[in-house]
Amino acid sequence: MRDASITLIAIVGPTASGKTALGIDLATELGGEIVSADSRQIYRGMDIGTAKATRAERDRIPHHLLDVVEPDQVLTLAEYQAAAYRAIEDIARRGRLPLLVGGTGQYVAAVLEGWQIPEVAPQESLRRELEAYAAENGAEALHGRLAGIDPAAAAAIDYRNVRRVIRALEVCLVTGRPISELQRKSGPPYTIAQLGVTRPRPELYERIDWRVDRMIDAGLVAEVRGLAGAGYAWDLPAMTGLGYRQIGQYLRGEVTLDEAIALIKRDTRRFVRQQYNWFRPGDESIRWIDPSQTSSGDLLAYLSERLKSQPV
RNA sequence: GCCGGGGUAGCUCAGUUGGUAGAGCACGCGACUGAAAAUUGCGGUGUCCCCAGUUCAAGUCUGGGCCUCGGCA
Repeated sequence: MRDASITLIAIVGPTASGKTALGIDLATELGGEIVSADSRQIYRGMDIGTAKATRAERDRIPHHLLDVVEPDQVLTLAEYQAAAYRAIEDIARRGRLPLLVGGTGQYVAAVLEGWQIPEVAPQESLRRELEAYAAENGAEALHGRLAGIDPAAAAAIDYRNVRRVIRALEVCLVTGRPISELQRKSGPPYTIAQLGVTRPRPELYERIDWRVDRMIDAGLVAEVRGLAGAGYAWDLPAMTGLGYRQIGQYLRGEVTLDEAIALIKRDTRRFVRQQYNWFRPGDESIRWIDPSQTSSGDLLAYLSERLKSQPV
């Protein structure tokens, strides 16, 4: 899998910063194709709320890992990672430049850092069992069980974060080995140039507000109503995404439409702050750019310098 | 104009018998290896409207002023 002869450009950053547009621009200039790193754009039929690239954009530039599962299916991190590696290597093999573009920090990190993910598929019945144990005996008791098996993992996970405690226990119980020993990073698998798209926080917040209003104009309510009408449950991962969750609250009569819109804007701002935990302004391996202040010419010059050992 | 309520964090507000202030939300910061737009942890950011007075000490008491909301004219 490790192949330094493959060049990968990664475009990361918070939502609504302009990653999609930059990715398409660079792909056009450099003969590239996009590999999406977005945990919500994987779902078919969820287009408006996820700000997916438009049909026209996708006709011009091939996009991979969009629309790969139905909204009631789950695509796990390990499955995403494997699919992303396949897509990247396929693009490179055809002599095109792969661009990894997206705001899901965990996906990006798994691909760029070469995470070795313990090969334990979700065990639904075990998860339910452990959830019930936590509900009955408390989160601390569940965490205590993990501490007995894998003290290092227990030390790294807050006892109140039941979901992560359960996953750690799941891996330990299924493999008989501590998860903390199984989690490794093999390092960057390719030659990578990472671009971070950012903007001043107030400007980003304004763009979010504007974009949410445009989503409403574009028919987000109808999109969500259609998904619910097709039988997709509100507690599916797909239906708890930004926009879908809050419009769901509106459709169930829990809030007004105006309230739902305000909630989407608020929650999207929160999400942006969370994304900056993955994509750090101080990260030396990321070349940060503000699209309103950097020309694509500057960027292309930087990239050819950065990747000059490789034909770009 | 008169009567009454109210001016405390970005917002809505709490604040005991006077001891330089605290909740929710917003906001800021962190964790993250098969649910990640998930889940989860931490943080109070302040001319307490202004001026003067009483007091060792005033968000709190007194006087004046300003602003605001409601009622009556």
